[in-house]
Amino acid sequence: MIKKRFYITTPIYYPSAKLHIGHAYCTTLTDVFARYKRMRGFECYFLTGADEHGQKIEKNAASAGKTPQQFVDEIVDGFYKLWELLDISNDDFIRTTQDRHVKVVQDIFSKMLEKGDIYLGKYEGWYCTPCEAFWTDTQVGPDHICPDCGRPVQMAEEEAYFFKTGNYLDSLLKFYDDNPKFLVPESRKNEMINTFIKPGLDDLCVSRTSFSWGIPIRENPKHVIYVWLDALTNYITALGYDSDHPELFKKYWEDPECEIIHILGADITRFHAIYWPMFLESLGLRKPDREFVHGLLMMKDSKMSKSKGNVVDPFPLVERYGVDALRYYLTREVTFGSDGSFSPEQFVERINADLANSFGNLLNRTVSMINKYFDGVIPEYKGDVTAFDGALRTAAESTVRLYESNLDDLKITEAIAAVNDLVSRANKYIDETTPWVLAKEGKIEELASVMNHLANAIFVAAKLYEPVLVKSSPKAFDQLGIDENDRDYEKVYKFGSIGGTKVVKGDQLFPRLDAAIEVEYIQGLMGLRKE
RNA sequence: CGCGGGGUAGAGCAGUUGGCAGCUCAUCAGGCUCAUAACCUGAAGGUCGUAGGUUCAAGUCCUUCCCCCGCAACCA
Repeated sequence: MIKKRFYITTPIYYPSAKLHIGHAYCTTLTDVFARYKRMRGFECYFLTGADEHGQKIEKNAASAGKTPQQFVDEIVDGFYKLWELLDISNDDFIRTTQDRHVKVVQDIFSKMLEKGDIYLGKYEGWYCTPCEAFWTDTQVGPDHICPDCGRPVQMAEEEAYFFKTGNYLDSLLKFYDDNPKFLVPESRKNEMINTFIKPGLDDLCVSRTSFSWGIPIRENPKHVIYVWLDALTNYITALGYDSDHPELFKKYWEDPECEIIHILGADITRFHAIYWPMFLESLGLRKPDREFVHGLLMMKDSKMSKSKGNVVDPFPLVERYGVDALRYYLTREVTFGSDGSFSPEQFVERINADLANSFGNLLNRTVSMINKYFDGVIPEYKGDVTAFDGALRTAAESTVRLYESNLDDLKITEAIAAVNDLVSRANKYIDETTPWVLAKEGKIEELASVMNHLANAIFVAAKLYEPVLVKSSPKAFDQLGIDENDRDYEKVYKFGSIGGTKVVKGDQLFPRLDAAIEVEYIQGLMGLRKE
């Protein structure tokens, strides 16, 4: 089941406005998974990017007095900054305006046209003349009003190319049957079938003539390629499909030993789960192994939305609380796969309870005791000495197994929760063994064993946390005095391997936050500050 | 009858194949002093939205109704 290599992607985000915490959510989850795989010794190629064409960008650029390219350049610059800030470990970043993408998409279109999978037809919709935009039934509402300018719209039609979904529908359904784990959670598959396929799947409109900011169709240059044929294909163009440099494509897409995983949000499931496999089949290419649909992160009262403006900007959050706090919150708070909601209270509570009180404090008190009782040198492992040692050791060992089995199945939230349990267990162990009593009674061997077991438990926890706590886990290793070359993952299997190093008391990993002050601060960021 | 997801302790949520209702935070009481007002123990607090049904046994399966929320051809 476990393959040798992994290719994992986020969706490419649309740079019509700045990114918000929802984008950060998706990318962070993907990053955690990629880092986990690499930590386990697998090759893992991680792609993210930007989907830069379309009418909305053309319009937003115009109203900003810029060319579309200038406009997206500036916004995408913000993408780079955010991913750098969040320590995202992507191997590549694709932009749909890059030559390597544009040319290949044109080729793909030509292939499909030639093959008969794409035909020229007519697109019908509600048209707003002043806005030069087509809208759907729901967008115009019962009053047939342009959602953008509020003026009435008319039914209109324009020439457009369509992708013939009928050619691949049976094959898609068979693919679903043959690959029950393709779409996770499974409820999404039923949604696809019930909502879109059963009522009759329409052909997909893949071109527009009403705007020009897009990839022109060679065979008919007044058309530009419309959205999904342009956007979805990024997953293969980034690897060099159909180019002079197909090495990565061969290695990650064509090799059956590579597992291909797309992470995406619930709102774009349809495109990834229905049209993308069809496109690939049309091109004679292999389909992804898994598509994982994560839930949407809602604001406390309503869906977070660029248009409603109630978004949380991740930048100030990271500035104030650190990368790890935000990464941790995003991976831990919302069960991967179901919707969640962001609230300042939950954010502060999560950081305080799990990171400050439990993990950070555990490290801090342990380092203090090793300093106090053993002049800072972690005693060597001597097996289980006190009556409680065995329980802590087995807890650590089973945590590793639980963590791995959950993460291998993309259950990131559960995996992290398992590590939290180990941390709690270690805190409890201190109360059970009462090291200060052992010290007073001169039971040095027992005291030494307790310190060693604590250091080892902390090492295991910090190592397992590392894909999430990219800055703090190394700091924890520093405080335990573990050399940079001595932090390999294999050590989590050998409880007792830590010992003999000199601890270095450092800053608190996560200072406890004052809830009242911080909640107010975050509410301010959200524009929710009470008057 | 458009589709889908929800309604479980004061708040936020878990609850795989039906088998004594759990977790985190908050509250109360106690313990401890290595530590970040932390940590550990214990208690209180739920007729699992409603009304029926199947069953020895239902949060879990079936049906009725009520309420909330998403989606419905570019918001992750």
